[in-house]
Amino acid sequence: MIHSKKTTKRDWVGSAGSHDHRVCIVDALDKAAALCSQRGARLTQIRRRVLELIWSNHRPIGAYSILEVLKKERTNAAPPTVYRALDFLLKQGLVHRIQSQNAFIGCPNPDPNLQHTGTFLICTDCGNAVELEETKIDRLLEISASNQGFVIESRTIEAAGLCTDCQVN
Amino acid sequence: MIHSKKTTKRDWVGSAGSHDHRVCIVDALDKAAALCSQRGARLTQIRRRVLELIWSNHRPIGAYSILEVLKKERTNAAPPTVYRALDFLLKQGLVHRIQSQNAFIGCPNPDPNLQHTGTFLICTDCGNAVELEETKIDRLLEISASNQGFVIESRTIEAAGLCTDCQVN
DNA sequence: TTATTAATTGTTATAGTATAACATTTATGA
DNA sequence: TCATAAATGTTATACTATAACAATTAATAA
Ligand SMILES: [Zn+2]
Ligand SMILES: [Zn+2]
Ligand SMILES: [Zn+2]
Ligand SMILES: [Zn+2]
Repeated sequence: MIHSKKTTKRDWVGSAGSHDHRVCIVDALDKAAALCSQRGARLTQIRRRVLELIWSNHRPIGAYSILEVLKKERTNAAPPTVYRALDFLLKQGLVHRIQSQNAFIGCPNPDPNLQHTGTFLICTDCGNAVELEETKIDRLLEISASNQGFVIESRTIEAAGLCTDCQVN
Repeated sequence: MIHSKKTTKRDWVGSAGSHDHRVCIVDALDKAAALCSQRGARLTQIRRRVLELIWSNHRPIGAYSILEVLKKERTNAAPPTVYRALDFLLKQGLVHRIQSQNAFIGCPNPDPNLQHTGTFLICTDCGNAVELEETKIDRLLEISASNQGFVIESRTIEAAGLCTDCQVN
């Protein structure tokens, strides 16, 4: 089963309330296939499967957690198997790296052209991470940087705290 | 010798031009001593030395690089020696962790009361990292978060790119 | 001072994250 | 089909971080 119907505290509930996560997964895989095809990049079986595993839920997942599952399906799976797939997915902008956790999360809105860097709200209780569209913060950071003569190439913005659901208790 | 006089490309040059880094070190150690004393926290020899090593320059330094030096001075030095010192220094807000590098850097302006989280510009060429005072970005991030009902407890903001000096070439 | 307790450091082992290097297989296009 | 490039297999190892328990040192009370 892809998704349990029973909603526990550790399941993800978006700002618009509970959701059918199967849609998230299908959506992400469809977008990935389209983007890769358009770019002439090969979304191989391994890469696709790794992306799917990353999209198991909305919590960042570590490389070795992915490997654990992958091993059950491919006797050959080893660390490089996963890290190579991750490198590909990162380069294609299909997943983001969560630096504060050495973990990876799917990008819900991969850029057709560039690979953007995301801004994340990460709940310390349920573990879910939400990616924000934060052009304002990006621009402000860019300005602060240019005041120092610094030219930004990529950024990591990760906020840890409590999501709506987890504040209740 | 603490600091070479010859300024190479890999030396740090602040926005106000080249500087005497010995002042940075003395300053940092003095502030640390004052803060710890004020808090009743013990800045032991090891902790002080680790802080000093972190302040060797303005580049984030890894725990095992610190260990390498420390070992020459204390036969006993082992990973926990360094990580415990780092834990202390982090808790006292005297150093920051650079998540994107699994490395540590001294805080030039430790908060007397709280331990703040820094905003960093990190040069991909020379490796130097500058900490910004970015209340505006923090506030903007806070607003974006609260729009989602999210309450931030800590943040990681790290921008990678080229500093003024390193753009020239 | 001395005994008691708490904090720090020593020591060994191991967990967790990531990449190097080279061999083999699979896909692609001439 | 053959040559080439891309992807995957395979083994080993480097790098980062913590667990667990012992020994030592510092702080505090008796
Ligand atoms: Zn979902
Ligand atoms: Zn939560
Ligand atoms: Zn300096
Ligand atoms: Zn630079």
